[in-house]
Amino acid sequence: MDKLSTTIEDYLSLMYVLERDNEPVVGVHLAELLGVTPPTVTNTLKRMSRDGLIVMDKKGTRLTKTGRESARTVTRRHMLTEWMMARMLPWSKLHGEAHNLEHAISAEVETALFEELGHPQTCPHGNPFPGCEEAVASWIPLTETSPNQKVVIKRIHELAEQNSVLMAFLEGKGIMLNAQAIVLEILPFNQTVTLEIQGQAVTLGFASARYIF
Amino acid sequence: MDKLSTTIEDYLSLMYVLERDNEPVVGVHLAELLGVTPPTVTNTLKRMSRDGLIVMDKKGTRLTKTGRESARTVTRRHMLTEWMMARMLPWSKLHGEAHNLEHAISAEVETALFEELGHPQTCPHGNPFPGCEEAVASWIPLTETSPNQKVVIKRIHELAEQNSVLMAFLEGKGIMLNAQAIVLEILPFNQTVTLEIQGQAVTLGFASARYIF
DNA sequence: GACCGTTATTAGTATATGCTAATTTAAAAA
DNA sequence: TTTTTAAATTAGCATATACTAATAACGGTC
Repeated sequence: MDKLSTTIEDYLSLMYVLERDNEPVVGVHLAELLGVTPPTVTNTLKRMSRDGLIVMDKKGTRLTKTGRESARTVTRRHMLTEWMMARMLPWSKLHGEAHNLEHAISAEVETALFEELGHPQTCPHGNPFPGCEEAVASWIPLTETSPNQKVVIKRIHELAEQNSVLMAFLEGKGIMLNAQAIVLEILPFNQTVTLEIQGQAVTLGFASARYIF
Repeated sequence: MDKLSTTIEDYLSLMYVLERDNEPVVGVHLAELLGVTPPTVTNTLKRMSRDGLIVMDKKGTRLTKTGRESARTVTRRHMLTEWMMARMLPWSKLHGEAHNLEHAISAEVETALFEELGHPQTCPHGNPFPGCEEAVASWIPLTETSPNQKVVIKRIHELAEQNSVLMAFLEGKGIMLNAQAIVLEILPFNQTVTLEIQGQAVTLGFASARYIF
């Protein structure tokens, strides 16, 4: 089991999140999220398949046992890195920085960090460590709340974390972990949710709101 | 100025150390230290030359202004990463871990770390941050000390840091920063230096001793 | 000046990663 | 069923990084 490249680790951790959420693994989708072209994805998936990290058949593309194991490791390291930098950097930048560092974390540093940080169950954005999914299972997305409901922000989903512009926007508006808010209105026809947070009204599109729990 | 690859950053930081110590940049030497073959070095140096990071002429191979600037940055980040992990890992493993992480540190994290750590002048092994060379100028290598001299270990040179077996040996013997020792004997014909440290005699070959200040 | 040993370079090859352009396959709609 | 759209793949190409084997250059010595 050679060391995996950053490229492969990126594919793995993305596929891990998709599978965790029961989202199908669609090539074009991966291409968008990874910022490469579809042929590149085909190519890379072929190599991953050859290397026993994934299986591709009529039922779709899935991680193998080995692949999932590696993916969990990468995800764990990503989250630990985020925590490691949480004291130093603004919240909205953690993900991006951790994304670079995660690939360079050894098993030893991983263990040491996990201890040092007191065995966290989620990342600084509230996403669950692999194996801790139950800890977040009861949190519902903003799109499924009701008007006038008092809510506490508990989690910003990984797929939203990747969007640094959105994250900076959320941070600017005070939409951060454990912030309290009131749902003012939900307009399905308009695909928006409006919150009152820190005395201010903030309107979010469904595309963002569904990633905020 | 595209982001440099880890490979290039490795070449740069190694060449930076060599130049700082007025050592000539010799291809085979680089090859050994980087763990690649000489043709690979030739190849990579050509690319670096093409990209304006180094100049290669009859006078030898040197960093350009741009190259040196990048090299200093990598070196700084390496040292900061070592400090960042100094609380978590044994001293002898810092260099190796930092070597992976240094390439993934952004300017922002670099600045934050530097603040957080209180503007250190040396790395945890006593090597100077770029620009702080004077701070260590008065420390002399063990090979230049005299018998019966009382010494304090102040620095393990970068080229020794890379040797993880040696580092673990030194750590095991208590040869670490600020440790006190007495030089028992220096045998030039035998190329050894013997120290008394923590009540124990330890004999070091010149090859190692010249990297301990 | 010829020879030796070290160092550097060519030549040829391989792999991972990425691209564009073109094509195929599959799914959905008409 | 035919058409249209979306997704996946093939083909062809480029670059960085590495290797081995073979050759060239250089620096001293005899």
